[in-house]
Amino acid sequence: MLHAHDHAHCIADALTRADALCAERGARLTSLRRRVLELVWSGHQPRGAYAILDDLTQRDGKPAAPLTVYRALEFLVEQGLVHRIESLNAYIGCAEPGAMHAGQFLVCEACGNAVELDDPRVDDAIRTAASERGFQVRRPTVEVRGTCPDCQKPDLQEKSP
Amino acid sequence: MLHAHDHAHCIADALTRADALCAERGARLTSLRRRVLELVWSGHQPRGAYAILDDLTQRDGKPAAPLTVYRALEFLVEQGLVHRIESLNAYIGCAEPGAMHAGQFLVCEACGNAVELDDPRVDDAIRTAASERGFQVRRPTVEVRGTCPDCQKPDLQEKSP
DNA sequence: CATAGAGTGTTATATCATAACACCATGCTG
DNA sequence: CAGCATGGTGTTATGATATAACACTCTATG
Ligand SMILES: [Zn+2]
Ligand SMILES: [Zn+2]
Ligand SMILES: [Zn+2]
Ligand SMILES: [Zn+2]
Repeated sequence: MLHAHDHAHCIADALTRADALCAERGARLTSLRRRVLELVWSGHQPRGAYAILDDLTQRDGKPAAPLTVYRALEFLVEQGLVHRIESLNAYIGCAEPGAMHAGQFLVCEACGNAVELDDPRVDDAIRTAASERGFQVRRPTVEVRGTCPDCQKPDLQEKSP
Repeated sequence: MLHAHDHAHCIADALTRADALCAERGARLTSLRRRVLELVWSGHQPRGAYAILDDLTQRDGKPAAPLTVYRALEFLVEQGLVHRIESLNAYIGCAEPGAMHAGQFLVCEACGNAVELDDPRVDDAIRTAASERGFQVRRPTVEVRGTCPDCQKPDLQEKSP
């Protein structure tokens, strides 16, 4: 249930885990990177780099350049804290950092929300099919467009976080 | 085996099937659209819209605008003759048009070739996992980065069609 | 403190994609 | 055949996404 929930908790939780993971790894989660992570988490809809840029410029007072955001995102993706949704050119916070993975996503075309799937059966099927063809897998990308449960009810399709 | 094969045959075959399918459907495969399809098929590497644009401008004598190419590609994708590789912003000819499908791809990071997978087990796994979560699938995207069999041998990694 | 390495700022530029509008080809109607 | 409707194409401009090159700053460490 993504529609109507305590999203402040999602954000706080993500930041806490990020702090812990980076400390553990000796990776430097600087204030800029942490702020970008927080902005990526501003909803469960994948967020474009330039949207985050606007957030930095407008919500904070700091005018920023695209590279600032892209470099922070690069770090966050490397650390597995954020995934890039290729089919949307956008970024979303990882639901389960810690274990590195490429991420599988269900993207709702009605509300724009994307939920992380990470189903081992999907991953297995891909790896099996690939290895049968002698293909060595490095990073599987799975992005499924469709309609989420909430948006299948003709009622409320609010674009909520 | 994509390295070293009679690619002219691949192209001719693709064009023949496209002619047949479009005739059957009453879709208008104009000379421009047919030419773009041929250029997409110039190799088994996904080809960017602007690369095709350059082909049109240089190999043919006709200076063209981006929209010309994008509109042709849009038609070809709608007809299922071409797939878009989201993670590369590029386009590739469909190996099995006729049956409409979203396409699953194994993309080699060494030679750039992309081969179409279309494995029913992968599709089933995705649909099962999605439906367990009440998610209605419209278009699954699977793009696997890795290394193809030919490029795993330290020998010839020529970027062949 | 000195220094090295990582992070950031700044400017410019590359790459990918679409909007708006006019013109032309094709095929159908009357 | 003339007139018209539809869809395809050309042209120009602009928007959206991403990176290169280089200088400066911070932070950890000895
Ligand atoms: Zn939330
Ligand atoms: Zn939805
Ligand atoms: Zn071929
Ligand atoms: Zn290869």
